[in-house]
Amino acid sequence: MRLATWNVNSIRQRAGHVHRWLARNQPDLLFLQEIKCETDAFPGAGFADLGYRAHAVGQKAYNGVAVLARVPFTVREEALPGRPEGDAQARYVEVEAGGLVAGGLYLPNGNSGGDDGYAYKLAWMDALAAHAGRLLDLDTPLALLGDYNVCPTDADFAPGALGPDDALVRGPSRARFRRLIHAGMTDAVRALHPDATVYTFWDYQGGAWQRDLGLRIDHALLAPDLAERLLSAAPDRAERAEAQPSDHVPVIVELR
DNA sequence: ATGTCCCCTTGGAGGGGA
Repeated sequence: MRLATWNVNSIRQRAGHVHRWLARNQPDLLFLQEIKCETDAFPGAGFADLGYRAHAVGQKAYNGVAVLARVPFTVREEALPGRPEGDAQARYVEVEAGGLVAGGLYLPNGNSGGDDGYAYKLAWMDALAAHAGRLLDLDTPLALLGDYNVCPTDADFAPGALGPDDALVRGPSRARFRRLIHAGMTDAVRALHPDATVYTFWDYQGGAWQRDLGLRIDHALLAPDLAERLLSAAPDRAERAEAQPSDHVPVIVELR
């Protein structure tokens, strides 16, 4: 079983990249973030020739998530359970496929909107931890993949790439990420590469890619029974060197 | 280096988000 996540920074700009990447890597499930289009505008039919079926949860202009699958799946959630009715931001999709429950998430960045913007991020993380906790209590074979917008430790960003007050590294953000780990989820990439320098994002600005000023903010978290099946987990760093790339690269996880 | 890319509104540049 091969799972992947990729913040594509607009699917309409990156559909060709995704198609080529799917053909080459053939994950069973690929979660996408920041599709930046409404649900009906997602070009899902464009991946059918490779055997992939799509399900998108979009909104106008911002955010938006989707899943592409070459295995049969059913949609469990189109929003993160526990969020208020009025929250229209498209940030979560959850499916059942291949004997596991897999959620694709686009966690709020938290650097815009002042105190309210950061509070929104923390509230969203609280809801995520609660949801994961409920599923783990049921021994659900759960995988949560996506753009977490959190560097879990100081080893997860290049020195100088972020300020100490950035919402991606602030204490409360990290505490909530750790809550997922303490609940029993395994950070797949870090579990297999405990000492490596691993990044999944390089800003478009300031020559961040050329200077390797990256961040590790795209993660795959696995429930215990899935963690025991872990074979490999790593970002596809080469994708950042392609023409007109996303600022994020895909992260791939392979399970026995 | 206020450095880039993508979205929107809108009929030409500017604002917001990342």
